[in-house]
Amino acid sequence: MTDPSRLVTDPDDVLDERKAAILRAIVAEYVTSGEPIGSKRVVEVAQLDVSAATVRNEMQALEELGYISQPHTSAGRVPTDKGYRYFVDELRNRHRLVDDGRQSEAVAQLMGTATDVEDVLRQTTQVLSHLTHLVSLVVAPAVDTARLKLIELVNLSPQVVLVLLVTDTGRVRKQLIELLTPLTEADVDRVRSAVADSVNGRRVGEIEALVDRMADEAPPELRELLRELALAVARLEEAGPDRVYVGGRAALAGPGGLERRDLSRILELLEERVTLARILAESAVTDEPLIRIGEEHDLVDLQGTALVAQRYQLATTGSLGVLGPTRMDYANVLSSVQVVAEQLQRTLRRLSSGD
Amino acid sequence: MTDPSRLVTDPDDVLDERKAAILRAIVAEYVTSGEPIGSKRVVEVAQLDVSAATVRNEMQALEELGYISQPHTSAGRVPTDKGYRYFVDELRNRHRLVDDGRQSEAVAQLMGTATDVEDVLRQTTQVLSHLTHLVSLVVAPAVDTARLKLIELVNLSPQVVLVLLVTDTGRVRKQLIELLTPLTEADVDRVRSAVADSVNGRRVGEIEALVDRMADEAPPELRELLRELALAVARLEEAGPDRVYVGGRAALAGPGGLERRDLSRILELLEERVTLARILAESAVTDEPLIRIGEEHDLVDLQGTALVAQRYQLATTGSLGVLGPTRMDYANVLSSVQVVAEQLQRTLRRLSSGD
DNA sequence: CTCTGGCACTCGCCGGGGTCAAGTGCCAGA
DNA sequence: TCTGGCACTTGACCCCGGCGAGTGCCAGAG
Repeated sequence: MTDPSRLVTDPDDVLDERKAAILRAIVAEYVTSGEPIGSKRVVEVAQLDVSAATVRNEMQALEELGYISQPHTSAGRVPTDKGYRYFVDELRNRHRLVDDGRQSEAVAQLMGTATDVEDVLRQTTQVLSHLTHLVSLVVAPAVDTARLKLIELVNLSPQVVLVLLVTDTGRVRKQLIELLTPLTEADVDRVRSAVADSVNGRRVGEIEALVDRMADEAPPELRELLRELALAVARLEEAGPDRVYVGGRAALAGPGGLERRDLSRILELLEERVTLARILAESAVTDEPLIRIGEEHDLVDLQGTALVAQRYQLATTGSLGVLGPTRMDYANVLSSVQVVAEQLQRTLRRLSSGD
Repeated sequence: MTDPSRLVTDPDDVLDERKAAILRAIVAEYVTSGEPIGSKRVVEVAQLDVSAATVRNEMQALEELGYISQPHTSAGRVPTDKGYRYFVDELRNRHRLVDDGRQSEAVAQLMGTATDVEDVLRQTTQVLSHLTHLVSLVVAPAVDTARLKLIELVNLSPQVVLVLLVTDTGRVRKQLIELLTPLTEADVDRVRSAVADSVNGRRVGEIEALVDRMADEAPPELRELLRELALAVARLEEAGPDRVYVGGRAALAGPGGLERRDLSRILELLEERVTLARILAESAVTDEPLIRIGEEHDLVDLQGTALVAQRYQLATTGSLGVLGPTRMDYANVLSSVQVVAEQLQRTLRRLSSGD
């Protein structure tokens, strides 16, 4: 198993079954209780037919291997990031995700009332936060391979034109263009009709160049608008901050949430959004969930947090996920994220390509 | 002075000058230091030519009048909500807002790069949070008196139509309509052209009824779309959650921010947004800033916080403000809010009605 | 009548010490 | 290899006393 997301590739990281059982018990118990777990407690929950002393020896070994650690000498053990990592890897190998149906049902119901794509994405954050009690992140589908359905120009004033771009996935982008030289309504109309015909149904990726070429050949007074139009299309492709939807921030501050001093930094990160967009995008290359735990993050600000993300696919690809303290219920989170991703996929497909 | 926002209308609430000076000193000192203020400290900062003992007597009186209180017996005094209220009322009577120019300049610069109205509003939250180190709120202008500039229909699939509504203030609303019975492109075209002519330039408020009437007279297969269209317009008017922009949440968790247990509830409130929209809307009726301090809020969740809001006016009205702990620098916040409101007004005017 | 210095009082904070319980590491023996 | 036993460590809790900040009040001065 060569998982690139594994930072430490230790030859000893194949644990014998008893150690694994003990680690499992520690992670599971710690996640629910939040308190360090002692050997006695492990014996109780792990159903091992050995004494606490034996477990202690094993725990010592697990600590040396880096899977668990003690907050202080006379305390129980707490999973390290590596411990969590082992736990989730094993989790995914053992019982690959049981969707018990209740989840999908609840999700489908909660996502029923949306009135446009943005609404769907926003509601998705709600659902996801509700299921996991964590901060949820949803990245809107990429548009570069989507087809342009409509370009509309509205001249709000002689020097200000509003551009509307609509893709066949129902995504809308609007942008104001401020012109140096005023244009008449007629001018704008000419540009509109010229562009509308040659653009309809093309891939977003092709259009910038196309419009730019039109600008070269157009009468001088129209060139500025066409150039700006090309730029606006280019910007449509960017994974801008407005492509990320965030929900459930309250969970961060609630019980079991983050340390106060981390909170502020994380909230900033959530507001800035472009960094998160980039990280989430990494999950879009494969259908496997992306899981980053504590030290596995590139950003120091994300130490102490774990991210579970999963892509969803239409004609194009987007992704969603949750962010929370490393001490989270990975089993539940993993299945929630996957169920919601599926459901979102289905919903968007229904809305855009009309099933 | 009969201010309706004053909860307690106490006959004694006209303080003699010395008491007022002491209260001022306590508020000012407490706001910067965060620690309860003792009589000695008051004498130092308030430049009074009396002894600490005299100040103590006055402080006792102030406490009985409800302007200050002690966290515990042997601690200094802390302003109560009523104390803050007196402070800001006096503040506004004395030196009515000096804009030193530096502020406006910084603001204008920071708001320069926006590409559409939403962008401007989002950037405004950034600027406001940056100036005040508090959570900032911006409510987009109301649209009921705005004029419709464009209705566009895009049929994404036979049963899904995307409606785009654009007002002359540059505001865009998009909504998906799912039809029970499929329509051809030609059908949608017919509706589009029928609606486009009769709607252009009308006030948003009039249009719902107009489109509904068109539905009555239209051929049966087009009725469903027209009815839905009328509903979509109606929804445009609503002060929905998407009209509120929130920024600077990180300030809540930073030093000098809120208590941890309040944090979660406030974050929830910020995410839900519709409640805030309603509160902010109250500031839109007058040009005076709206100030709510602690117990003056209707919502229990907002105890411990203060809100300072101010409307801005285009053809229509919107509002913006900040939310933070009652212990905030009211003088600075008041002027920041007002400067930013003015600047936003100017920016939006430039973008929409083309100066 | 007002202001002032003085003084006793209250209370939170801090550090020390003692107890408690949890949990550990290790060892000798089965 | 496992187990019971045991000494050890350490944080949590509580009580205590001293310290300092700040107060309320009072008697006396202006």
